[in-house]
Amino acid sequence: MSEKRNAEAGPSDYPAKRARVGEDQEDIAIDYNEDDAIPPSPPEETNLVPRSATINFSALTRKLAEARRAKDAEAPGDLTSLEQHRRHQDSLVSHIFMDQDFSWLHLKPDHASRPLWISPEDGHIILEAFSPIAEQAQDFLTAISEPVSRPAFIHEYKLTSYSLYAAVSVGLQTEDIIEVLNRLSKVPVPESITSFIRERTLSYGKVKLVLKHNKYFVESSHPETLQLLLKDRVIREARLVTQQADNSIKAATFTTSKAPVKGNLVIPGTAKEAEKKKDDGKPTTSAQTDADLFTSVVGVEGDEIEEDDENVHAFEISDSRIDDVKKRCNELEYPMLEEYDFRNDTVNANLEIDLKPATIIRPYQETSLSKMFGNGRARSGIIVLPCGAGKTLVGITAACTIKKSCLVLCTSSVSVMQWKQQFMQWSNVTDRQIAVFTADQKEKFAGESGIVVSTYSMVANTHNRSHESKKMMEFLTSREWGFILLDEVHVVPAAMFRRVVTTIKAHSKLGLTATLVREDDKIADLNYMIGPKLYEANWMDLAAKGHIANVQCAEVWCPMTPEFYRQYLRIQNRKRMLLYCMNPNKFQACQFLIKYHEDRGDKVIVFSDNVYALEAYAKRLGKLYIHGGTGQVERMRILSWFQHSPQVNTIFLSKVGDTSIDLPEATCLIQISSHFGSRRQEAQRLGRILRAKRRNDEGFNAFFYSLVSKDTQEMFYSTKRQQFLIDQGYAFKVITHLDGLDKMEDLVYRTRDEQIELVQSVLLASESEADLGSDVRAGEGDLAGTVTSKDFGRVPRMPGAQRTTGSLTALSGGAHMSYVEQNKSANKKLAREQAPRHKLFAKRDKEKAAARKAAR
DNA sequence: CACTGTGGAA
DNA sequence: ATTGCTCCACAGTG
Repeated sequence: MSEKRNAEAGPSDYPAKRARVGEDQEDIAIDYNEDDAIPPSPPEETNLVPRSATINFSALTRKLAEARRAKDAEAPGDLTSLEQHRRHQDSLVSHIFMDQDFSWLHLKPDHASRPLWISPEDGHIILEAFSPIAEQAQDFLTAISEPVSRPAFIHEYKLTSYSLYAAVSVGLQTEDIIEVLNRLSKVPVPESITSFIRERTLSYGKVKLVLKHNKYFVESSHPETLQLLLKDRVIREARLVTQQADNSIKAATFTTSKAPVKGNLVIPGTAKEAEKKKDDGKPTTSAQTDADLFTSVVGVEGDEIEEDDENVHAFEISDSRIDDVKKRCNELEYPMLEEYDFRNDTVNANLEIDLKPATIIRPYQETSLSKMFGNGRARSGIIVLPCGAGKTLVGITAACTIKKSCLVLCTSSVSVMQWKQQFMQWSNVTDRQIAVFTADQKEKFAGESGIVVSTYSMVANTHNRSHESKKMMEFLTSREWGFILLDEVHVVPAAMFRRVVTTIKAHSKLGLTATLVREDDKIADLNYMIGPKLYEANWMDLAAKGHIANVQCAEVWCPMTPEFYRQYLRIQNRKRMLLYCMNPNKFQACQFLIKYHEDRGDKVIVFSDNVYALEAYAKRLGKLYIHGGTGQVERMRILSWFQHSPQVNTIFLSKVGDTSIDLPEATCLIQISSHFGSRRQEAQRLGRILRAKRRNDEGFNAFFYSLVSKDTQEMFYSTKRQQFLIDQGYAFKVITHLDGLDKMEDLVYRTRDEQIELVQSVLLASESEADLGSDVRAGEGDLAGTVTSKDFGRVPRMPGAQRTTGSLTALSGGAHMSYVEQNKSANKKLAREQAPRHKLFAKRDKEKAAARKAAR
């Protein structure tokens, strides 16, 4: 028997399996029973959690199943015939699921009313989003786990180390998590999961880094934890031993104090505040506020999130060693939460700002903030809200709650201005209190405290500073900041971020982002550098409640015209992009959609990553466009036209529009080229139109089109990019034919001649490359002396297969018809070998390398 | 204002 | 599965 199995597992795996399905079922069943009933676990550990958390779910599961089997085997005779039959049935199907067979988990009798199911293997949680209590369950799940995918009916979440870290840091307790999970789950929470939760939460959230009276303290309510940490050399050395009056400096004594409670801290702009104003004497109780989320889920009573009577213990550490200690604590699996006890900070001057009385924040904004200020201190962390959902207001409210000096960092100078403007709009901050620090404006606020708005690069750049900037930086680094607000944290790369965090002394940090996904895994770094994710909103929920626009997503498939496709197949990888961007059919589709939506009264934005395509489209269709090269003044003018003038209903944007150009007017978005499968970018762009609230209340939809050339690489990228949105619950429609397109008047590139002309100009452009932006490379080509790029472009009239590759091959003497590029690595090798051949090249490279070296 | 350098994205 | 290549935007300078 085992031999048979082995044979099946051989190289010709697939046919063997097929044969098995065709086999007599009875046979399979026996086969299966005699074999190990529990299928072997996957060979490697599944990539469930980062390496620090290698708990073996499968092993635990197997153990449990074995125990169950042993129990079953004890008294086989006792089974009813029905039971036997059922078992038999089970064994018949179980091979289909292989190691995904969880039929042995015992369903609770009332499972139908419980909305979720937990996989014992990998900590995935499946939620029935149609359940009546799904909404509460969702609140809970977002607190303790990572949303994986949230389409309409079934949501998937995942328990990870980070998510539990985040859960603990917003104040949830281990047993409560398990308890609530158990209540919501259709099956008893598997042993593997509870032990995972216990193990993770044991160390997480127990240690806090608190800045009190301008001194850094490592704080914990568990003295033994502190003892444990002090066993570590790095931490011990960082400790500051304060001289007691009686000189008794026994290391074992910690400073002990009452744990803080939320007390009457009120986040401005909330309903609570209104209440408080009404009857001013009565402080709102903390339990009430904090329990909101939790008790609403399950009605757990007395799960005091704060341990009011408990004392906390702390020891002081040197502020110069903060980084080391933080790093060390992470390595020791005791990541420090950062909290700022701002109400007891008497050293830093208060900043008298508040939200304007008329400003009322939305429920979900309040929720996110309540996680931040849950225990009366300011927790550091990240809040994830879709663009347009009022991230800025959340940040401003947080700043108004802390009421200390505040540094706001964003990605570009445009958003700097927007932040300032928003601050002025929502809060009563005066012009003197808020300053901007950008390349062209370097202000300082007047007085003891204030707000500075700047960009990451201004703060992070260490060298090459102008005198003014240096002085400004000194100003920034010399003082302590109560609060640092990090806009769009996901775009900040780890290295740059580290620089910011180390140069600026801030007591608490809040990261705001719309999309906590990146194609790489640098996002994990943020987790530790800023803090855990405090809150993540569900896009669909917000859309349903009308906070953000309801978006119709569609992918428009445009077939390639024969000429373009021929060239597409002929040309090598990179230049293909231009071809499928400039596909006449896409052009027409774009024109059609613009026309259609303009007629409906929509404001349309067209995105293109490719600057060449952007220009070509915009010029041909007679629209305004903005790209990196567009001057600031011009930009503002176009944007304001777009926003206010009824004549300008469509603009074209390059990547600059991806982040932080605020266009609340836009209601329709069309994407023509989108190279690479960046989920983040897609989401960000969708976010542009999410804030389209103009006609939100009448079931208004915003539109998002992605134009894709059929049968090209774009299809692949497009699919990849959409993944994020699909996970957020958006449904993508595929449109293969636009009704009425043919009948459209003055359709561009209607005739074949025009199309051929287009293909030629595209080829010309892609060959000459000058239009693509990089003049350096054109120069290089000329330097080489063999073929100039201009020469290349001048013979575009034949669509044949004369040239196979670009200038590099030609440069190396490989421009023969016989040379057909077979694979990229060969090409690369060729390039490596041939490129340095030329003296000028070598010299140039050397210079470059030297310069680079010198810079470091 | 044009150019350079840097940094980032994928 | 991974790196590599290339493009783009912004800051700063003369």
